[in-house]
Amino acid sequence: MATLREVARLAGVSVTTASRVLNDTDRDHPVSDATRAAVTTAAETAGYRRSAAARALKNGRSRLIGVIASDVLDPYFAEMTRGIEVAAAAAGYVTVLANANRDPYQERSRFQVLREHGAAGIVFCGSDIDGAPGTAELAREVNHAMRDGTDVISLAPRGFAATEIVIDNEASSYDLTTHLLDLGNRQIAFVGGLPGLVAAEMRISGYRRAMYNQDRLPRVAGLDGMSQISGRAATERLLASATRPDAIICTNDETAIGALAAIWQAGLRIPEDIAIAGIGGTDTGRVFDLTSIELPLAELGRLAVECIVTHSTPVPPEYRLRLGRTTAPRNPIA
Amino acid sequence: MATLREVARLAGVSVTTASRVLNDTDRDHPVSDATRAAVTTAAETAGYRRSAAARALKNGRSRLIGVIASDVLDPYFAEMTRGIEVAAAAAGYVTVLANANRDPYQERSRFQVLREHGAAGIVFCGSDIDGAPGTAELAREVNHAMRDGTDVISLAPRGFAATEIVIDNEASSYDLTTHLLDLGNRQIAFVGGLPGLVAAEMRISGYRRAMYNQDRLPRVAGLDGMSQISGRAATERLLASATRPDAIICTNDETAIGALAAIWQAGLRIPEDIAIAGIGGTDTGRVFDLTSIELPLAELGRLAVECIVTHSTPVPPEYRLRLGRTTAPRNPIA
DNA sequence: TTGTAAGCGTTATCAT
DNA sequence: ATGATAACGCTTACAA
Repeated sequence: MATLREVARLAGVSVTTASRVLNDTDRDHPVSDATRAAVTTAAETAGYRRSAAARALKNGRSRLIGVIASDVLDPYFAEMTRGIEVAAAAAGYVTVLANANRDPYQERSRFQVLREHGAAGIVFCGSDIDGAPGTAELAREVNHAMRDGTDVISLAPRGFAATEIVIDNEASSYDLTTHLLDLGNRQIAFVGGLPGLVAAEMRISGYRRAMYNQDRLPRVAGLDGMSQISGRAATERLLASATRPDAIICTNDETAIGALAAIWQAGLRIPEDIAIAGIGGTDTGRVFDLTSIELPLAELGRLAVECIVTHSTPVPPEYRLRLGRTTAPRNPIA
Repeated sequence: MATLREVARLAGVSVTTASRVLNDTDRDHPVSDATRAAVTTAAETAGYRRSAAARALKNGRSRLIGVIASDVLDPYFAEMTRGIEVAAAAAGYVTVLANANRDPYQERSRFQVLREHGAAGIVFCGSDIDGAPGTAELAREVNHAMRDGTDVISLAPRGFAATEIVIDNEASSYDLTTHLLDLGNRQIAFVGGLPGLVAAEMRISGYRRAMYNQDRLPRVAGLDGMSQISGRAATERLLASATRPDAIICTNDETAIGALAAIWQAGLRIPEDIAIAGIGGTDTGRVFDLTSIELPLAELGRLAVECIVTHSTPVPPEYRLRLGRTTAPRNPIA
């Protein structure tokens, strides 16, 4: 791989001049057109590619943006990741992906590696589990990194002191529940979550508040996952229970898709027999015309990158309610 | 951030010794226990993190593995990516994600950046579109990289000379079609694809071969995408047509999910009125009990990493037919 | 068993 | 407008 020195020799100039022509930052340094052309040509014919390693070493920082996601397979995080990747690429950065399974120890080890690579910023996608072992160590590591000038962003509520760009989970769930109540649903169950998972618990809180508000009894089921399969299992259990709910609010679109699968296989009609709503607003939800709280996932990713690149403090965007065909006004049977 | 020199000073040894203790490669160099302990402690207290940039510069290679995916949001590629990420992390590598939208120019620019970072290997997830502009330039870039010792792996059929770890698309589709015919389906349509997309066209070929084999007329529809939404749209059109097929084979699980959505919303029964099958074997398909060709996606990712790390030439794993509840034996109406 | 020193490719400082 | 040179933090022959 051709180096700057080789290009310089080929163009008959010093490495300094070659660097000035080929560099992003020093582009405006006065260089004669002839020299500039010579260097450009030389770089072209030599097949020159600058060394990111050398630049990173020299600058003390790389143009890497780390993403630590709870689950890369979950479209919720995948859409965030994609938003980050696209924005990062546009800004000349590169996205490093790390999967952490909501385990603070894994998060920390991935975080450390990202730090070793001199990442310009590190973005957490996914909230933490209250009291999970390793949380304190992770927090310390994050603090060190931030002292070193690494931007740490979180796109979900976290216990450590990162810059948070977070949607109001409680309020969004409250709004969604209230909407379903206003449609005439009486027995609304909430499905999905993970014990201690902060974002999920905030959604449950919002649901509870809305239910109590209209004197209805909350019913939470299936606190055993955020995936399609756990949503399906929980819904199957609900359908088999003595009193079937007339609506289910799911902790995210994934569990909602699982709920749809369960209901269809049980031969029930949606929304006549049972209404379904999710939280997330992912593409898959859209295909099934799922009523959902639409969160600007890709936009959150874009904002995180903006925050890292320009050191700004962005305002989190709003969510909105998307009305699909999995809910409809219900005539209360007197 | 503490450097090796600082650690060495703190431990009262030379940088060489410090390096030897903290290094992966030179771990077995003879160092006295006392010295070793001193260095370890010093590194600990100084909060030492080695610089990946310096190592990469010195070694001429980084421990980065690049992934160029057609669409990170498609679970098909997301599962591959996750397989790569997990295997890479286990081997002490880090995964760089790049989204390329099946555009050779984007693929090339991402590839170049990956090369600038001295990636140990670059993995392509997704096949190419026959004759797409930019293909030749990409191929040249790939050749350069391979000459430089960068491992280039492709997990889908591609026009350039990378190491391919690819499932037999034609055969898998042939097998699936034959299975549906054997179940008694007569009018089997094929849905999904993109004009020129090699992997998709191979699947269509397999379908055609199986159909002709049993004297049935092939019917291909919806060559306008590989996504859920395009699968839904194509299926809606099929349902509205004069002769409704009794089974649909989809180019991938995503379009199959879209087909399910369309059929459910049309109020038809699956598999009684119409049977559905996909190709891919992703998690979402599993939730819907979709009959599908199960491809070892994560395993392909793992193999790619193995190939890069150990320079082996792995054997591509086999696919298998997964029987779900979206197909069933059909009693031919005489 | 430990240390010295060169050099990886780039950029920044300071001349010219 | 251009160039010489010294770092950046690490690895590794080569010495001791």
